Amino acid sequence: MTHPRTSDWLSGGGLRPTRQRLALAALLVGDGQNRHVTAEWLFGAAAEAGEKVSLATVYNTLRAFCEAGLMNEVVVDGARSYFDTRMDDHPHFYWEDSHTLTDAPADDLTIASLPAAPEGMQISRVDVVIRLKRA
Amino acid sequence: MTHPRTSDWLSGGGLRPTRQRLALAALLVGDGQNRHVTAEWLFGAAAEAGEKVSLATVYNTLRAFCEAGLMNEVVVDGARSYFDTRMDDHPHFYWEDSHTLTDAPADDLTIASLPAAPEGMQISRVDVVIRLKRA
DNA sequence: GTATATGCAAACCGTTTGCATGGCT
DNA sequence: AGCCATGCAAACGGTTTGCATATAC
Repeated sequence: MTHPRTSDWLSGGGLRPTRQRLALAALLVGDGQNRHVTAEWLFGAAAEAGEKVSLATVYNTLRAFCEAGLMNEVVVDGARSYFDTRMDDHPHFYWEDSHTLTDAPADDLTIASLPAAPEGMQISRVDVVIRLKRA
Repeated sequence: MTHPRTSDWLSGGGLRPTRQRLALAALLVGDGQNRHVTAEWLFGAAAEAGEKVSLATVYNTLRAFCEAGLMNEVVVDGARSYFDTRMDDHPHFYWEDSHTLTDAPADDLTIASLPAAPEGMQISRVDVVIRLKRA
């Protein structure tokens, strides 16, 4: 359950390996796959796995993971927040009908030129969200 | 104040030209400039202009304008919604420190290739948000 | 022992909605 | 007349916070 990867991942962010954090981290990166989760989803997944974690802790933990540089928040829907375990800059598919976020193949996106940052500013990130609807 | 453009813009969306809508439309497109506003900002601007419009009406009106195809909602910040008077697909700068949204020069963005929509789906929109932080 | 994490419930804040009133065509 | 827009205040939903307890180091 608690794959070695999990505790390494946590300590990589300088975070204490508490029971709750280990459980959530296992659900997020335990199998080495990238995931895009909402707080609500992770809370449900933890409950389903028999782990007792409060919703507030899920929120606090997701925020801690982001601040520790272990995850990124992706904003695609005003109603809820999505958290992505993949850290490099890459495009996303947003499935409007199911409110789901997935990775888009980064190799298929080529940005030949990009507007320069205005004077005194620098680019912190470039979000590319490809919104999908039923054909 | 109520530039001719304003009522044309409204009727173009098949919307009745009420006092409140005319006032809000004038603040949005009265001078022919593109604008990126939050509901809160527009509410404040209306009040400052001496127009009496309730906050609920500002929300309802912005949503009506979007559904009528006169504006677009842009999601860049989970906390609030931004509404853009410019309708073509174009990139945005998001100023993280001031929570401000502006247009980025569309000519400077060249997307040479884009991931194809998955089977059974079609691309509804491609959002490109260039997040800026202080240099 | 000390600093930090957790849990609960209550607060929070932007947004939406129900319903009665008023305005447009 | 009839339909639609407006305003108010109350409801809403996701997220955050205060504080007491529990845990990691």
